[in-house]
Amino acid sequence: MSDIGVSETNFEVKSNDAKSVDGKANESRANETREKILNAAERLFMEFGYDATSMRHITSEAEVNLAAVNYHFGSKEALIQEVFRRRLDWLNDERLRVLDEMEAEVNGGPLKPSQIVDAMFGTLLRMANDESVGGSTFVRLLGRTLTDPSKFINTFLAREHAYVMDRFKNALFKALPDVPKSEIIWRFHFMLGATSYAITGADALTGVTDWQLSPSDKDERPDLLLPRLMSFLLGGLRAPLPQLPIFPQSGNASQGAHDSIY
Amino acid sequence: MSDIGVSETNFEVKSNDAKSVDGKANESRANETREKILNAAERLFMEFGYDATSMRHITSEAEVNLAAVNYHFGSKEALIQEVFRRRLDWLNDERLRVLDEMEAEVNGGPLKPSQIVDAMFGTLLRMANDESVGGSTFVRLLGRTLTDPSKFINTFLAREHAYVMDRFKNALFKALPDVPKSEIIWRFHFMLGATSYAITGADALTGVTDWQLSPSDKDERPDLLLPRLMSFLLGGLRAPLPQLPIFPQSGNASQGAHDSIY
DNA sequence: TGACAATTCATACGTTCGTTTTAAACATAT
DNA sequence: ATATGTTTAAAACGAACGTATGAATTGTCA
Repeated sequence: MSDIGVSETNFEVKSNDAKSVDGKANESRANETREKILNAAERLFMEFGYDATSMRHITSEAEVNLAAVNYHFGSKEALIQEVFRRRLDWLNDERLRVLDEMEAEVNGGPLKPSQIVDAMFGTLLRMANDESVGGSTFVRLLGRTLTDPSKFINTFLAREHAYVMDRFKNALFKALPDVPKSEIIWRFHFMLGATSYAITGADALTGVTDWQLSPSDKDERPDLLLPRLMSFLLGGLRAPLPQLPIFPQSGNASQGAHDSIY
Repeated sequence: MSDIGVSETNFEVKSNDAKSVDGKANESRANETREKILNAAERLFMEFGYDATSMRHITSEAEVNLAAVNYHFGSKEALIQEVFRRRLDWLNDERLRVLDEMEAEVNGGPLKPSQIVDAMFGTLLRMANDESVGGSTFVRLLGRTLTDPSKFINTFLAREHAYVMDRFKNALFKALPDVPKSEIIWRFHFMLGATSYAITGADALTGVTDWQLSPSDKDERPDLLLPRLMSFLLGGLRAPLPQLPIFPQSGNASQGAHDSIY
């Protein structure tokens, strides 16, 4: 609306690190408020989604002032990024730690597919049992967000996952040298979907399948979910390769010779 | 806010079937507007999600007046329900038609798991290739919406799917008599997740796995997706049963003797 | 052709949203 | 004590939202 694009505001300067300019005054009180906001936002985003959760709802749940979010995080958009960042850093570090440990044991040789799948998805499900790093609340939020249509959330999650995904894909390439890489990537996607749906679907899609499970199966037992999911994922990953239709304009990679795993 | 719960508005009377009160005046023009709105809403909901898509965005895309949505559908909530209903009716009818046909052929005997999986998920993917019933737009929208946090969407989808899910679950029970029902239901969930993620993830989560597929694999070829997905789903469905930890308060079904499928 | 209902149109209503502002209290370190 | 950073309170901002209204327009049938 105004004259030129270069505005005169000194925005965004104070919000990100307002407390570290001089010393560490009031650090504990500030971090306490920050965490109350993050925890409330995490829980509400999980239950209602990003758009449907208002700032007033968050600050009311966290029992802090409405202006506190913009003071500590700068914007609602920056808040949700921080909600994910503090948990994803732990999760992906843990995934890489487990993978590194496994790879060190085999001295450059290939890992077993079951090891890789467990490091990737088992770590995620075990995180859901560890309340000190967010517990099931964050894991369910993450599973839901993987299919979120919002642009800025997608690009943020993609950036956060990039390195981890690359490492695990390459581990699978080495573990299954006879399987075409494109097939592995597809099955990696399928595994991601089955897992994220298993986590969130347990409450969201209860109605779709009506469950009709025995009560003992229904309650929150992620320790029962993990072995079930692992069997399914490994069965899918090691399934016989599909018979793909002949490719008309195949001028690219030698797509013809897809050797069966079995 | 006002006196008593019984309001004085004569709401909701005209919107649903305004054109059938007297005769069939302007029927073609009205249906044309209705379909323009439904198509625009379907596309925008797919791309941006329900909350992030405004009425003004929809009516602008459909090139109709802003008030047309409330005139023809009554509310935004009723609009999205109609968006799903017109496609889901076709999809689930088709699923049941295929299943009925298969069951008629085996005369009360069990179906092969691959037949059931194909009737359920193959029908969905084949729908994505049929532009006359929504094509890939609706299928991707549906995949995304299965994990939507919104309450009224969940209950609506659950109601729309209830009968179909029940039929397919029972078909799987009969096809795999030695597998505990709870295990089948879990794996049905896993298959749902892998499928819906495979459909929507192809564009949403491109960044997460970086793909790095050959360009020939990347373009829109759901006919290539189907055999890949079917192999994965069947591999997961028929995987060896997991070794579940001993159940402390096991007073329910004989959970111990889980015979392997193989 | 004129009456009439169905549809379209421009416009406005009331609400809620994220964000900003101002002022005053509060805590902590130098 | 002073300076610095944090929190609260209350209020308001402009923008965008879903929805409602009444007049204009359109198509159909008496």
